[in-house]
Amino acid sequence: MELSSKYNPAELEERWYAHWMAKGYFHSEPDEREPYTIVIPPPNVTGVLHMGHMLNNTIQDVLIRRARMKGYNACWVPGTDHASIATEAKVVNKLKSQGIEKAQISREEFLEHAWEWTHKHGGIILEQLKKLGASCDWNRTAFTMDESLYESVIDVFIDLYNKGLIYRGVRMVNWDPQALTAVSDEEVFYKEVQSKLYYVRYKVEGENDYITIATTRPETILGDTAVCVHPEDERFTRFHGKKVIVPLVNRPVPIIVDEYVDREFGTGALKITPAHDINDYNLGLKHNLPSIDIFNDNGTLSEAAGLLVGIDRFEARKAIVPLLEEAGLLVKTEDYVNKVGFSERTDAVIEPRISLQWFLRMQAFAKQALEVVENDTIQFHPPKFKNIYRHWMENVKDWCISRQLWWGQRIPVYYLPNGGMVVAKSPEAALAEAQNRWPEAGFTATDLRQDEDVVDTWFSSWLWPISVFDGIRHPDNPDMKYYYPTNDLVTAPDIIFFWVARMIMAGLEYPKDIPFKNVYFTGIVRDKHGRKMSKTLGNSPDPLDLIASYGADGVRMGMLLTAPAGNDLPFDEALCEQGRNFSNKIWNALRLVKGWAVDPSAAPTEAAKAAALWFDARFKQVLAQTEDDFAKFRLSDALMGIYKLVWDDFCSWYLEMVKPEYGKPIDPETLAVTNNFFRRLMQLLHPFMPFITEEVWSHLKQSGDESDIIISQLPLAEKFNDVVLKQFEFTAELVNAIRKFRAEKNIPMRDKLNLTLKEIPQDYSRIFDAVVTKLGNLESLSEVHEAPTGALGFVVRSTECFVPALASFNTEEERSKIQAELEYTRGFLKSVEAKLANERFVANAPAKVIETERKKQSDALARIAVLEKQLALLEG
RNA sequence: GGGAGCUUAGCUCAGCUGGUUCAGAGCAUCUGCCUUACAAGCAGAGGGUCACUGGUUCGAAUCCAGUAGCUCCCA
Repeated sequence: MELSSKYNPAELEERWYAHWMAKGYFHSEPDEREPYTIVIPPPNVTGVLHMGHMLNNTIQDVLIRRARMKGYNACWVPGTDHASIATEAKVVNKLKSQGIEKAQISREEFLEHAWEWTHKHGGIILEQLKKLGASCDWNRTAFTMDESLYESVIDVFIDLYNKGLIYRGVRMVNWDPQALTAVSDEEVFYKEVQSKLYYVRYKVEGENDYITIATTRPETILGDTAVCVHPEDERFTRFHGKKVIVPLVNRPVPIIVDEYVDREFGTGALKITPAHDINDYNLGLKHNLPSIDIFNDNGTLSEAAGLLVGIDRFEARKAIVPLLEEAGLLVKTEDYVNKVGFSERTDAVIEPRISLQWFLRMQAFAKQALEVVENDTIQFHPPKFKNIYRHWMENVKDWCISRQLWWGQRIPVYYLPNGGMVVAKSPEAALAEAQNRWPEAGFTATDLRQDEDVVDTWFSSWLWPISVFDGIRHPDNPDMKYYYPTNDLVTAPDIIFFWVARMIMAGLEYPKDIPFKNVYFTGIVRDKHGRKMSKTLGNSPDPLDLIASYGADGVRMGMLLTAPAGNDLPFDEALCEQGRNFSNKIWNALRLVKGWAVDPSAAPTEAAKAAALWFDARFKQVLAQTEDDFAKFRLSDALMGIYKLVWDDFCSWYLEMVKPEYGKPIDPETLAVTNNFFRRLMQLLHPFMPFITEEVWSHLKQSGDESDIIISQLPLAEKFNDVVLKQFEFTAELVNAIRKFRAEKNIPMRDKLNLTLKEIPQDYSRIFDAVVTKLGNLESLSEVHEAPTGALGFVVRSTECFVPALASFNTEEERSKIQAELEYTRGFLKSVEAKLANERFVANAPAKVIETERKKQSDALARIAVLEKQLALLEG
């Protein structure tokens, strides 16, 4: 078969993926083998693949493929989450574009639209993962809104409620007035904003005196319930215990004292609006102040404001200034830069707001979840994330789990006309319980009013490693018992708290066991300038375009080469190019090997025999190194090691050693050995580059061999011959020196050389003579004991190498080179001898270290002697 | 404001418990080569006071302290 000189991944990747699927290689069922399990961090069901997914899923695929090839029953569970805020926002926008307002339709109608949207866009991202080569068990694809997962969430809510861990409370929440929902602290990002500081004076009640405060939000004056000063601030001592009149609304409020106030900031006097600032809220609690919520849900001013009712908060800010001016209360305004919170989802300015929400107590969970990480029952890679995790766990706050949305698992709480509530799985169960608790009330189904809110998406994601195996509803089912706990979790560090930590909590609460043993934190993919890749910046390449240009293998390799765990990844297409080039290199090595004719009667050459001996040892050495890298989750290092093994050791050295002369056939034994090496290399590389390795494997198979590399068994690490490796080092140095000599003297490769060596080191084995002869293109290689006359020379370690003099030869150039080398070696010797002359060094350093210094000394002396002789020869 | 981490070649990063795997790798750069597997390549070469300043030590990229700059997390 004719193989193209360029590797073309596109068609072939498609074909192999279909083949693997048809063979069912990705599917797992419990059996007698040891399981190896990963659950995918579920992407947003209506999202599209971005570079972060590419990195994350490539790593998972590497781990799962490797496990499969190591004989584990490998199971990678894919799926998506319903991303309630993001999806609901998209559906709302879509409806809006059709002229439908969410407020106009019923919850049921809205959910129909949401499901329609989900079915239309859902799963696109999973299809994209297939292009990447992800070997997920697609039969197990899960979705957080699937019936079993939905029900698990409800069961857990009810259970935690019954355990007294879920409560309803009034809290300051981050209110998104656009999405009309509370969002978590983690979903708020702070930006510096150019704003103004308004200085407003408040009249002291019953006196002709004023206190001036400074605020960036004058509209919240309407909700003020106190003014606060520092107890030791002498400017305000005379006001202690008095009241001030809130401007415009003329409400008398107390002047309180608290050390919280920063005397240096503004005027030193602080207006307190407990309903609209978290710090004020805390002060309000401490000083028993009332809270006046002056905003409606949508950010307009409410009746409670008394003024500007129905006006948007930003309009109100503008409108209130002239009113203050008119009242003669605005002292001045200053430009000011402050940090303002924005909603990650809608980009609306977050309004801190008091609200009735559902909370989950975290204290007890956190204690346990911290412990299993502290004692390494769960290991973080890299371990530096333990610190971050600990800090969060030790300062954990209760989790606000309710969201004012429709798309998600609806909170199973039912309110009753008598002010009571019941928590139950269904309206029927709720009614039964209500009737049971208040038999005299005679409740009927129409008396029940279910809570309008849904739970936070993370409240379903935290169950993910359990619920995908239906382990909440049926803790003892065979899948759960077999696959749980999973092995490794691969995720980005920015969700360590709201996902990783909580999964650990859920695991310890329900199956009473950790959800995974290792957590591999990837870096964040950034662009060349270090910016996070984002749709709004438009700096993210389309992963599918990249795959089209470089092949999935090329892109996978490009991402992994530069992605040590936990390090951010400054993405550059050049990396994928490197991956593609590597594919091409492998492809051409295949072309070479496939192109050889075989002479059945031929025997291996000496060079080929030596090559096989060496490469076998070298392969095993790298194999062992790879094992070690994987044990430490050092995937980039493992890949780089294999890359060099394939490119440098196999292609540049081994194949050159065994390659027959042009047009000549190869002997059957060397071909078999080479094929075998090649196949083992492909196995080692397969987890990283699944497609090309499967393709190459198929070309190297004997006819009738039906095996596929994806399910082949990875070679086991075994002892390797390090003596041969050591011996070969000198061989390689010698070959390099010959090449350099040729380059410097302009001796073309095709001219054969007669080389003689003097003082061959002990760790050189003559079995490699044939290799040196072949790669150096020598006519002869011999050993002498006296330097020949009229020869050119060079030095490798302490071995002198001679080649009969040629016409073109520059004595002067040669002399200065040797001179420079000599000076360097003398300087080196001096530093070594200085060390050895130091009594304290000799007295304190371990014997082994002194030994190596002595060795350095004698090596240097020998080398100096050789160089001096060379110089003398040139002179002579 | 509180906490964590980082600073090694032009770029991205390795360098575990201080000493021949201690100054490394890949990419990029430069110089020769269209040598029939591969120019998406081959063969060579150059390139770093290991952020700065002190300290500990016979010996520091490595340990300690301080300084500067950067990043992230929490408020």
